[in-house]
Amino acid sequence: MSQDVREQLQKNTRYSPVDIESKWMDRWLEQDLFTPKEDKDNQDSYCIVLPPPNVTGSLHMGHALNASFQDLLIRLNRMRGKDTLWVCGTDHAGIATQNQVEKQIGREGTSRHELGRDEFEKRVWQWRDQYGSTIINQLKRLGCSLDYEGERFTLDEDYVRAVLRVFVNLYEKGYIYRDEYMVNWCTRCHTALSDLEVEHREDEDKFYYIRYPLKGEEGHLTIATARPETMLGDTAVAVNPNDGRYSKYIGKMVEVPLVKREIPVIADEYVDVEFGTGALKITPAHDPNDFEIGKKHGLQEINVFTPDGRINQEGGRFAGLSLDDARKQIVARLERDGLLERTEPYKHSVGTCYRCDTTIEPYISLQWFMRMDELARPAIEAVEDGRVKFHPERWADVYLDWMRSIRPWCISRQLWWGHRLPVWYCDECEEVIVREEPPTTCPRCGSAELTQEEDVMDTWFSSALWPFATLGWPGETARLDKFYPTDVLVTARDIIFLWVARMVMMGLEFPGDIPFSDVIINPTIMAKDGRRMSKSLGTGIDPLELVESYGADATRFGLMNMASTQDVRFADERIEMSRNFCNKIFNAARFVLLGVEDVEPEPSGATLADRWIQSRLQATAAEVGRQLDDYEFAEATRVLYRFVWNEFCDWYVETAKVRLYGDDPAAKRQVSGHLLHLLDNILRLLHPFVPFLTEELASMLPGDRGFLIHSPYPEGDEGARDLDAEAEMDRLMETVVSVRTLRNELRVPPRKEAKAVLVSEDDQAAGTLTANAGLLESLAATTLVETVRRENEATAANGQFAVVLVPGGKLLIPLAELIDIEQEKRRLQGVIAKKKQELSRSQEKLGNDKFVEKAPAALVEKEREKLVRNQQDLSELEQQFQRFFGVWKARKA
RNA sequence: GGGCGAUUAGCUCAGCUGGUUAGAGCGCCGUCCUCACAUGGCGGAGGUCACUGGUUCGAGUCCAGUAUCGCCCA
Repeated sequence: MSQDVREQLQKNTRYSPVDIESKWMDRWLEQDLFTPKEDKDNQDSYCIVLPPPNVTGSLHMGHALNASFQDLLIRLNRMRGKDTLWVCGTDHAGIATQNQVEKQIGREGTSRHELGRDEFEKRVWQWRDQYGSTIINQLKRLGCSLDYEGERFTLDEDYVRAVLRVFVNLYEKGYIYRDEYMVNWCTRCHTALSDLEVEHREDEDKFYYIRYPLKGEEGHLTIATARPETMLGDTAVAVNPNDGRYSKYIGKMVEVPLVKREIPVIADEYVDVEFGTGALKITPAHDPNDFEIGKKHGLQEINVFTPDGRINQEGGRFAGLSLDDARKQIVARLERDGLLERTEPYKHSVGTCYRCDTTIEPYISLQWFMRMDELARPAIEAVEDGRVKFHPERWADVYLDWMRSIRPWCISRQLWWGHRLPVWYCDECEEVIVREEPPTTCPRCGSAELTQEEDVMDTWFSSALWPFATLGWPGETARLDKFYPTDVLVTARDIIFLWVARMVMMGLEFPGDIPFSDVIINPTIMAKDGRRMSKSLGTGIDPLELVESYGADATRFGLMNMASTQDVRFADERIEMSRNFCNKIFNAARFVLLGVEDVEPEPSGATLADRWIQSRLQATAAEVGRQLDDYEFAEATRVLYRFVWNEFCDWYVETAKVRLYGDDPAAKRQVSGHLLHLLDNILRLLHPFVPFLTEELASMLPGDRGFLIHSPYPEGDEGARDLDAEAEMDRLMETVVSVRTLRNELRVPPRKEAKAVLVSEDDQAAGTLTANAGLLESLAATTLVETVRRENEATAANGQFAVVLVPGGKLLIPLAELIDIEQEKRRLQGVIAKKKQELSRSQEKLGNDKFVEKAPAALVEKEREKLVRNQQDLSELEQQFQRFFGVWKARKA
């Protein structure tokens, strides 16, 4: 460590992340440490593809947690010696990006239609060059060790080639086809959407009861509808054939009010007798169920809407009105004509566009679809037979349920931003040509008059190829060879269908293997109110603000620490706790780095405390390894927190001070070796969680050991544990705590030295204490002046003293001049009451014959030992009480 | 309508295959500016484990039902 660094370290008592974080990210990038070496010697590879964030996006809490998990796994595996690749990149996000740029040019007073398709596309590319790396740069601030050099984009030239290859191939196999069908239509984005891109929202609405007059006779049928404006396109009224109320009307005609169209009354089992009036208006062009019924009965499909959500010419006098206005006017007119029987409140779910929240209309149009069931079959098997595993497991059911009832996927979008369909139509003979390379002439008629399809593909179509297209597929690249299949995918639950399922299908269909073996579904971070964070409610929290005020390390550690279940309520106390933890680590490192002798970081010649902490280090490393292998990240943070704070800092460092500040040079060198060895291991264990802080501190360790990033991860060895040392140290710590408690309760000033006499019953335990009397002295300010055997107790116990039971005996602490007698009385009474409770619990258990008979023998034996011990303790305490206060009267309990 | 999850200290949450006195962080009380750290040390108080039944020698943990909240699908 240079003199400067030493001075800095001496001066700063608090860890300040700001400069350190950017410094290290710069160095890591300069040294190109995140790019895999791709050497042939290391066949052990590890790969994660970042689920490509939306290029318009910025980092939110979900990303931050998701990225923290991935970086943890990546850094862990890199330290475990694997050649590691974390693929970086963004998704072109058709609708979102187009909307963004449309807004921008709107502010300039123009529109995409004015600019034209080519010009508009140019503008989008400009936009993406300017803003497209926002989220990637934000990931840098979090400390993510992505392969930034190899950043990919779903519209990269190579990527486009992969998308076209897949499209053409699936078309040739007959999976992709064109059809006129009912789709979800966004009237604002002017495009079709897949079922998954429609969100549902509960809406308070009205149910309208409307009279449809019978044709050629008196009377009417009353139908109920939530959408009166669609009546303009009604082509039938349906009733259930088993519904006696309506059987006489089947086959007759009724008149649609306002448009005066005559339509038949038909019978169909689909109609629910209980619902509404039992008579259902059928609008095949504007309702998916009606569409099916219409097909079945050969009904006409009358489209009455325009693509932008207005009434078209079919709507007669209502033409040109927005759907909302049309509804108002239609209802008003029905009311005027006496055809509106009544209305009632009605709650139903309304589909909305996931990108712009506009109400989705079911709309018939000519679109490209993809048949999914055959592709789904092997993808279902891959999960069923465990080649692809979900964590937590239950998400596999969600995946399987959806896959088993999968429906054709509408993959065409009426957008200008995206992968344009590689489809050409011959203007002469109407031949459909699907090719990777643009054709020049029609293969059927030879005409050169070809028109390319206007539509682009659903963005999710291209992102389904992400795990292999980013590695170079369809080329046969070294990366693909080495890193495919990838290892894990870490993603959010709402992306299981959109991504995970489709990636598995495409992976199996194209490179011919699963895209990843493990899918980790990361928790959803909820707002403090327990609901999803929402921009509109203002309950969202910006992770970068957390990074600013607490540091990236604390943010990561805190998020992972709270992420123990699948729904996590955000708690900033956790981030604060993590910041404090980082500060603790920093200060523990200061203590070591500034205090030790310059020695090799090796454990040698061990005292009890040394043996204990080395054993705990092994146990901790083993436990952390196990938890990480199980993807139990939150638990791993807890294990490390406890070890570093509650074992290393609270105990080991305190015991080390005696030797470090003492005047035995050999002891000082020895403890220095231990401290350096421990610090080194602690930093390596923590590095995947808190990369910046640990890299900074590791750089100050003596010797040149290179970047922590490539240091080996400590693998604990349970077999190397020293259980005797652990047991012995436990007893010692228990003794220290007991003495501290006593001193505290008797209000002995912290630094007031006390003396103690040990009355021993158990030679081993007593030996531990006498051998480590120095620790009792430094940790509890209490000097052990004498040790006597129990039978000689009387000689030692003259005068007034407090007694505290410790493992292996009791300590007599003559504190007469300091003791508040009443205080001691209350204290003893408390201790006695507690002991009695414990005793009766044991008695009760052992008094139960069935317990003794059926419980495991070891457990019963343990309970017996406890009983005996508690009996002894109690009599000890009662004697003490008697001696001190004369008569023991508290027998009423 | 179907499914999933949650309910443990004042708050936010741990508690794996049922078995010591149910834990942590924050907050609270007391105390200490002891030469790594007051973003700290030491000690302490605080819980009918949502409710009702059941299985078991033994249930926070397993089963059934109820309630409340949240999420997903239709």
